[in-house]
Amino acid sequence: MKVRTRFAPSPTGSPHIGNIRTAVFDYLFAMHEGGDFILRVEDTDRTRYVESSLGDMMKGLRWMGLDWTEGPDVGGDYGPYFQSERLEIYHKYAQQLIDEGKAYYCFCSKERLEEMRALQVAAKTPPGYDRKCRDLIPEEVAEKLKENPHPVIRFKMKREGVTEFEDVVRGKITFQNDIQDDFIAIKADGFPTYHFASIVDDHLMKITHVIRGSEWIASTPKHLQLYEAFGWEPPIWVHPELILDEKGKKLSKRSDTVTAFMSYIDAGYLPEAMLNFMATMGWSSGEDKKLFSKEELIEKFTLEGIVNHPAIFDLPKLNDLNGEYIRMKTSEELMVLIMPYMQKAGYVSENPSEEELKKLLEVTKLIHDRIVTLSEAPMLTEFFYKNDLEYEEKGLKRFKKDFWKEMMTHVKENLEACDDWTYTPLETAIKSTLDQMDIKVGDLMATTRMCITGRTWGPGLYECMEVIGKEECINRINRAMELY
RNA sequence: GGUCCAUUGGUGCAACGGUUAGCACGCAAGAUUCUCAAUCUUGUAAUAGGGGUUCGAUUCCCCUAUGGACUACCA
Repeated sequence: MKVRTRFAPSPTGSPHIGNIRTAVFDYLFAMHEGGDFILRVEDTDRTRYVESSLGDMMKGLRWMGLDWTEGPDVGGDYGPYFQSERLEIYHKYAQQLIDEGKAYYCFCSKERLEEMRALQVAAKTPPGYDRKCRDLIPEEVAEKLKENPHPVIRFKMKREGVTEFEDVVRGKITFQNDIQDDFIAIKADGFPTYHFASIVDDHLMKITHVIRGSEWIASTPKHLQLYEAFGWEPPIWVHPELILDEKGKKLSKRSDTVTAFMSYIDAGYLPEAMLNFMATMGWSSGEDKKLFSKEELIEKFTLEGIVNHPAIFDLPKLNDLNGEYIRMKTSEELMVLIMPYMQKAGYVSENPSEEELKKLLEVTKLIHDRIVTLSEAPMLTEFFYKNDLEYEEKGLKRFKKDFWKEMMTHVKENLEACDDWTYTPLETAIKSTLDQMDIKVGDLMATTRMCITGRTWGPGLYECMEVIGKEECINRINRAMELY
């Protein structure tokens, strides 16, 4: 049987890391098995619907290379792939359950349910529906239907015994049936709940492996009993643990920057780094290996490698990986990647000239092995583009030494005499100051660096000067001497 | 409160009854350099606690502790 996995987000907010990690597993497993990866939109909660959600989700998945083989905007044989367009299907199956006595109409008001729950919580008994409507006789149902033509439909869960299943990640899991709730399958607004819709769809879409977050473990008995009621073969269950924030809490859609997937795209993380990072959180190939390409992940991914405990999101590690992947690029490639950020900062025009591109490439080479995220590019290269430098506070002490102006006067003269503005002549010119004055190399270089870049750190000074050019370098020395 | 699950350095993973408990990130030091990075070298630090089972437990079982998820007409 062909393996088919699905990723089924609900468009209720911007995608977060935990969501996407599940999608990574779904995707890698399906591809490893030569199967299908389906994207299905679980838009059954109209009150929480967020417009931008789905677009972001699809953009994020594609950005990372998780292309679905079936789903919105690619189609497939098992559509529609929006649950909101499958209402008739759910109603048909719900009716079947009603007819067979496996589900029932529930006319209880929300007020009554809330009151009941409050009482249960106060009494410290397990909260749950009291099954008031479970055994209404047909006449009563008909009567109530007149008053309330749109009752919810509840599924009759078993009252005795246990429901158990084999989870690939953690083995056999057993639940007592007597504490299971008669959950709602169809809501008053006619939309199905997750429990109902996902089971109907997973069956109809021939999903073989359900890979979803561990928060679903507790409701798996509901799903299993639904399969049984329909006489369908349940899928293989795979519940990877959640990804937690630095404090060890579940990543939620509303919490801060750590969780928002789109922010990593904006910040300039590379998709290959992100994929590598996400795949190796909660999964291991068993090797002591750090870098995995998408192809390698597909080749090596197995369900058995999924770990059974939660992982804490570790940003320094992502940063390290991103740096690694950036260093694996050629400078030409990196230049293209940082271009949008440089354009946004106003350092490069929208349609860059030959000249601009040439300079950008040189600049890119100089920052190549120190840039961590693409969005850092403008900050790292600012002094190549802005002539009116802001001097770094920490380096101002260089302008306080009594000999610094004398020293820089020599440097300036030496540079003015330098005709060949390239590395070695520049080095010779600057260092010849050491013969003219009794000073330390450190002072010489650091002060010159401050004059020319405004900073105490950065790429090699001579390389920087080559890019900045003779005239501007000398201007900058003059400016510093006027200001301080 | 109840149910289910988990627990190897600060973090992510290895070791699936027998290793001096390994790798990576981080951190620290050194080398290198004009500085910061990058790179190379070295170092740092863990089997939550207590009972069993066993010739032998990180690994199997039980208890405790801690952590997490779920407990909606949300997914």
